[in-house]
Amino acid sequence: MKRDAKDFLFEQVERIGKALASSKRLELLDLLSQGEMTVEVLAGKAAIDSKLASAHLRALKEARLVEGVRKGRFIAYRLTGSDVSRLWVNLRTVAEAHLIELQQALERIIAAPDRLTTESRLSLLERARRGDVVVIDVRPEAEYRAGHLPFARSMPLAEIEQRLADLPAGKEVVAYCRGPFCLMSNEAVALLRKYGFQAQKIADGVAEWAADGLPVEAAAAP
Amino acid sequence: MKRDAKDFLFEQVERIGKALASSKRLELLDLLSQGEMTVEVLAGKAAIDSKLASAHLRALKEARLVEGVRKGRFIAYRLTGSDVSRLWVNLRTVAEAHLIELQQALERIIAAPDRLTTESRLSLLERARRGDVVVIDVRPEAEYRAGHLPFARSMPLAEIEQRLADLPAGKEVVAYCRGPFCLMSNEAVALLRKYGFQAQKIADGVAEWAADGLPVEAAAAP
DNA sequence: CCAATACTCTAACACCCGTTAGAGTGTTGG
DNA sequence: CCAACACTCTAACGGGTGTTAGAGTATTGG
Repeated sequence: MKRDAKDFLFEQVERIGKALASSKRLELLDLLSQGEMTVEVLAGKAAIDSKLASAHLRALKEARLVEGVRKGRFIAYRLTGSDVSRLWVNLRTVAEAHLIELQQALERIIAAPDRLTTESRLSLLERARRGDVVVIDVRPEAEYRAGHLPFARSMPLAEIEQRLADLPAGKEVVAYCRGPFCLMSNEAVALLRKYGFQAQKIADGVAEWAADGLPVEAAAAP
Repeated sequence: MKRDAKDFLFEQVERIGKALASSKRLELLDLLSQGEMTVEVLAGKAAIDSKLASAHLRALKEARLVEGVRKGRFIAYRLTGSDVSRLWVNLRTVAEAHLIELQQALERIIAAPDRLTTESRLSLLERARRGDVVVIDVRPEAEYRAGHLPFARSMPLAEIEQRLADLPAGKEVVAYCRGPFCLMSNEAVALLRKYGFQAQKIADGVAEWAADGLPVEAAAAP
């Protein structure tokens, strides 16, 4: 019997599985789905020590899910391909579908139903194209530049209050951020409503959008 | 900051990731993609102790990837949804794409190039529909009954030599089994060639076929 | 060339996981 | 009701993993 060969094959896939078996590494993958980042930035956004981030990134690197390139004094990490981002979305989707605890938490924390549009992606895209709705990307601007939804304009959460005048009054606003686990679009919607805008969010981020085969735009490299 | 909430979400997905972090559990998922099976059968096919299989199945059950139903003295396990099978295919595909060791092993062990058809799935489907090619499913018959490719006939590896007469002489034969990590179709092709047939294999199994959105047929329940 | 910066590497600890043995539970056939 | 069977549960051991601290390495600005 060819047991050894078979075992070897499954052990190789296990390497990828092991890389996905830590919540911190999953968060790093989620962040890296937004574009490449340095260790320091990743550690800051994931609220962990940069030493720990480094260790986890090494694990991801050994599983060939990420790669690092030196940029001066910094090392910028990025996913080794869009299939990695798709795998993360796939994994998260299965978790959402099967784990009741996760469904409940998502409903409670993230997707207060009156804030989440029920509109299909395609119809939103069409309305955005016609200008019937303003789609804003509330992530930090660097992530917007690395890739964003079509017809979306960048309006980082931290700057919204200073830039309210940029938004056409009376027009519907739809906010998005990093994806279903990101809370920035929630805060953005709350802020905009406080100032009288008709605001909603979509749960999708760029990774979910792209995993569905929909177009994503990127600004030229800096 | 809502760190706690965010951590909770990623920790939930981590449960699924952890379930995928063991080669034995991955093999069980691969087997269960072929249809439901009892602990004993799974243990036999994965070449492990049934106690160990039971323990791993419990881990998969806690991650909601499988569920067990008692059938008399036996307990039959099955995947909790077709999305689980798709996740396994997705994970394996990413591993194949990024791990050179795996690519090399696959080329060496499994897909001796002269045996693997390079034909597209759709054109094979069309030729099978017209009867230009005979597609045989060389897995155990129970797995064929649980789901098989359209126009395929069941011809378990163990019975091929007794049933050679069933195959129309001179017609091209294409064999498939459980998927890229399964060796049965290789043996089938070797056997058929020994008896003078023009035989090839496809690497896909039912799970890969279905993950691509192609149709799968199932026999009625026994 | 030196100091500062950004990150990695090594070592060490506690904790978790895979595996196995042995006892326990639910089901069936006689 | 009992014996046989299929499987699960519990306990225990060794090895692996997450985390942190401290030393080491590459790069840059002065």
